[in-house]
Amino acid sequence: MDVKVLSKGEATRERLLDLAEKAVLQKGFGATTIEELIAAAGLTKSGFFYHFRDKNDLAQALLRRYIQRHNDIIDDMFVRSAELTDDPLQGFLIGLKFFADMLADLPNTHPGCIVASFCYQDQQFSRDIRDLNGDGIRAWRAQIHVRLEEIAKRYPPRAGVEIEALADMCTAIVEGGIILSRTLDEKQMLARQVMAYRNYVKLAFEARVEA
Amino acid sequence: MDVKVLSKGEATRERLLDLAEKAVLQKGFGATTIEELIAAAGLTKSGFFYHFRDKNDLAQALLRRYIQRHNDIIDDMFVRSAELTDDPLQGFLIGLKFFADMLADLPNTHPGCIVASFCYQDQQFSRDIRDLNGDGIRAWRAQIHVRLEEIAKRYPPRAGVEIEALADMCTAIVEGGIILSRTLDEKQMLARQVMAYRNYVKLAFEARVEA
DNA sequence: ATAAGTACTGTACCAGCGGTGCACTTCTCA
DNA sequence: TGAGAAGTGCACCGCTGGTACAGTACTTAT
Repeated sequence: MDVKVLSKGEATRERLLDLAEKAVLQKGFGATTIEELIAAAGLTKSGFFYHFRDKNDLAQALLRRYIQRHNDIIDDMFVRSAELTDDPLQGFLIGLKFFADMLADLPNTHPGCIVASFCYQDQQFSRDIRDLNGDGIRAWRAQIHVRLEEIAKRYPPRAGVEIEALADMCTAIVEGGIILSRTLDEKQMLARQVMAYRNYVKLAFEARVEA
Repeated sequence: MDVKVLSKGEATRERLLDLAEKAVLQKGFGATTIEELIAAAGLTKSGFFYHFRDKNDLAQALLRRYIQRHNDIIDDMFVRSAELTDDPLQGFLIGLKFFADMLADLPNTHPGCIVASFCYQDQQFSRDIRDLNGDGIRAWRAQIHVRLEEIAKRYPPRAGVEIEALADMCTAIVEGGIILSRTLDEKQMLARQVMAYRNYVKLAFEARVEA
């Protein structure tokens, strides 16, 4: 883990983003006030506008940071699993298990996904933020799609299985799982859904190897 | 179809709810202003507060109506499919196909789910609205779970398949599929995800019947 | 025809919010 | 020690949600 040394300004900016992320995931962007953020961060309104041009600028920074972090997490997961096996199917299944374990180890229910949150509030954002949101999902989807293609080269998928849809399903399961886990307040829901998806991948590619 | 005759007041109320639903799904509840609703509905602020005690009351009405409507849609889907076959597995698969077809026939991308939208903004609502949201998801999940149990009685599920998780997966796929379809602006995404889920159900219960 | 609701309108008002502008100060680090 | 980074303080604007309440037009049962 590289612990970046932050300048004072960067630290304040990060603190504001942390507070904003938490608030946005709980109340939505529109209901999150600059007033409450600066009160919690302990600075003045002028201080806030020193760091962000306006609220839209905050949204953009929030989204960029979130997407970047998550790409890194997924990368890391698959890099680690690739170190354990050369088989693309096994590697993918191990990566999903790592992912599920990580989700299961969270102290509380998953805090939520900024991309999903913004998706349901996109008309209050500028065009570039909506594009950024799409790019985030597309990057995620591409990481999975490329791996499923590798798997499909070696193991012919069973009838009815479409690789593209299977790749998108992973993202859908995570986003949907977060919503279920939050709405029902069931902490283990998300990890279980990821494991259910993992089982589908197994069934989709393993010819008839029954344990 | 029972076309209810609405009194003038009820009609206005419905008009406000229609406008609010559309706006909330696009901008979020917090960013939806009463001002814009009354402007579009062609009445005054006093008129709005005649129908709804406050904004929270509007949220509650919105949610109740949405959940009610969707329960009816799912019911209808499975009732129609049950008329075509006695086999619970075939019935469920036909129901899912109906559902996917219905989604594919929508003129635009799916407008979004109020429950999911509220889930990402729940801290601005009162306790009872959050509970209502959970009840909505639970009702949906229960409708599917009971059917999967029926299926599992007749067809033993394959190794690794958990009935509860499979039931929740249906909801997760739909909620996640809506997010993908909106974020990527891909109209056919949601229906494809439902069909992918349907395929998983097939694989999960059909022993080794390969077409 | 009339009376009792129902479904509003009009007006006045308040606090909180996002946002702007600008002069000023303090802190940090090379 | 000096320059730029990281703020503070204050004054101000328009919009929004929300409250309060008096008045009015439309509808419908008797």
